Amino acid sequence: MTANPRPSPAPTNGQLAAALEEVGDLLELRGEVVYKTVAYRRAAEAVAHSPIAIADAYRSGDRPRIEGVGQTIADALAEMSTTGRLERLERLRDEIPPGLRDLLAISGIGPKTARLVHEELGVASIDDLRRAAETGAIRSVRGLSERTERSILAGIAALARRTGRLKVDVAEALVERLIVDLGAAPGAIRVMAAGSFRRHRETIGDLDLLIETTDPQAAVRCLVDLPDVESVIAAGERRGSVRLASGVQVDLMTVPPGCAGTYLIHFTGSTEHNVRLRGRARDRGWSLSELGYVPLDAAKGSAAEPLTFVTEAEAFRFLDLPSIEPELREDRGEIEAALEGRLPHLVELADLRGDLHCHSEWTDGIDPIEAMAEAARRRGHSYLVLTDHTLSLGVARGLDPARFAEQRAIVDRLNERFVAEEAAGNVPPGSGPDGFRLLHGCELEIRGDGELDLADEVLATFDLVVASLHVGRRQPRARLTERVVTAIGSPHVDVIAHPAGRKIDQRDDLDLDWDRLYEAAARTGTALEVNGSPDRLDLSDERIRAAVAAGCLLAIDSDAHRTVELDYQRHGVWQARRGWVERGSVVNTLSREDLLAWAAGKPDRAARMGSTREGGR
DNA sequence: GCCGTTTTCGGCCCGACTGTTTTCAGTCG
Repeated sequence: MTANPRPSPAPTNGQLAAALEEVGDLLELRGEVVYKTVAYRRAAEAVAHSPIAIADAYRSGDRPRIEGVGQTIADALAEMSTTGRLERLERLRDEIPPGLRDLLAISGIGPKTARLVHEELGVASIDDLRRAAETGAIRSVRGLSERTERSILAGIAALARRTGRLKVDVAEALVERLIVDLGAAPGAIRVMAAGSFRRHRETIGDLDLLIETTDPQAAVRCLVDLPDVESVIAAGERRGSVRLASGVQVDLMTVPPGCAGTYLIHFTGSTEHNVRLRGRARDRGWSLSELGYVPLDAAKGSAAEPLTFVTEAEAFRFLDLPSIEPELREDRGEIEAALEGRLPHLVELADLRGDLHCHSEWTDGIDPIEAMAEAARRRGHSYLVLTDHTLSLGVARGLDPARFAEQRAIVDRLNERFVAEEAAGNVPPGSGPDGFRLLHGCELEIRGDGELDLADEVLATFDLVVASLHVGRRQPRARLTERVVTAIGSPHVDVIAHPAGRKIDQRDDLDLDWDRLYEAAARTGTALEVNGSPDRLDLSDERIRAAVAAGCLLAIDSDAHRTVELDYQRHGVWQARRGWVERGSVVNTLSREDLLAWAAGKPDRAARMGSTREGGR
């Protein structure tokens, strides 16, 4: 296109992390000491979740300090950032067939087995492995048998059926059902969710459940006998693992009565978080496992009774740590924060007083305006802002100013009714103490040409405006950023909805200059949205954390397109908690009166905030 | 490969389950 040679685009954090991940895998396949592969994977995790654009930092010559990245991996990051390549990775690829790496995804196949079949049978891909299993070649390898062949074929079949990770709402529904089903096992006291679901990650791989029970074997039997179990991966005395027909793997751990504390810690924290906790236990002379704490000096083999705890809080206290919320247990600074007494007091669903973003049948929603309002009222909200799309978003049948005026009349009539009913004490069950009002807003399109889709005098008629960008997503970074910053600068725009424009597992974040966006949002007091739709969860947890650190306000919204989706706010709260958010950063924790005053006062807001608001943490 | 006011070298988290070479290595979470 252009005549001038341009530097290659800087690799994203995701691309850098993928390369480190691949180096880790290939080193493992080569049989390197396990700590090297661990180091590369740990670095990959840190890079993937870093809030700064790492390649940009390296290109500009300053090497950011990243936890778990030492001299060797820092050099690798520098090389990739400037050249877009990594010589070490290319050498490894020459040495180890890339297809061999795919084998690691098969359940039951690890690096040793992959290398073994490669060396003995020349297997270099999943297809090769399938053929070797089908023709009975596997059993000719010392250490492998006909049974191994069957398990390999089952593993490959399961891999093909597997449809990626679960969205949070799907995982939640499944977990709720499993808790009921497994709770019916003889001896069951209670069933608890653990793992990445309990940490409320954006997507969920396997489901981990704990069952406190007097009869562990009955619990495992109950799991194996569930109606939609397709295959049993493991079924022991204390643990079971199955794959459901949907392809989802469910792991069940049994817990002796009264010992849940260390079990919950063990099966909730990320691997890295757990390693850190065990390191701390070790420093203090104890070995920590799910079973409890055992003194390090207890002779190996001697059956030292582990020290157990009923609750997680007690088990944390044994290490002189306060309770760390599940969403924080990722080894992203939470242990240091706990030690220094600066863990955040995370926002909760009950802190939210209303919802700033929803749609009706007037644009791309399903339900009538009144139904949306009534549903929010019954959820105890003090307010709901109706934010249908503006004209230029044709696919959503966006509204023109005349139609918005018609909506306003409907909103006003509904509110008159709410006022009258509240005065008469005639309110539906679930209503909140402050009554309910439907507020009128819009989801203002930030057009491809950079203009806002409604004139200032129309925007001034709304109670609150959320702005977002749906078209022209592929424009260059400078242009995209300019469009969003322009919207942020409008005296009428209160919230930027789904700022990254991503869709989970479908579409990456917009290529924005995030530091510039945070700065503009913080300076003008424009809130950034945490969109709770399970398809979006936008912003991501790491961007949320960076935004709050930069002094930004947030809005946690459902973006509901039908009444039941008002509950998506819950997922937004989970996401915000993963971003270390406290209630003081969230505008829809404000009362209705304060929210309206906040929205009306945008032009003065920056000045006010500068003088009264406390620092980002 | 990373890391350290107890270490610049020598550590690095821990247990269950499976299959097989039957005493333990490999895999997994």
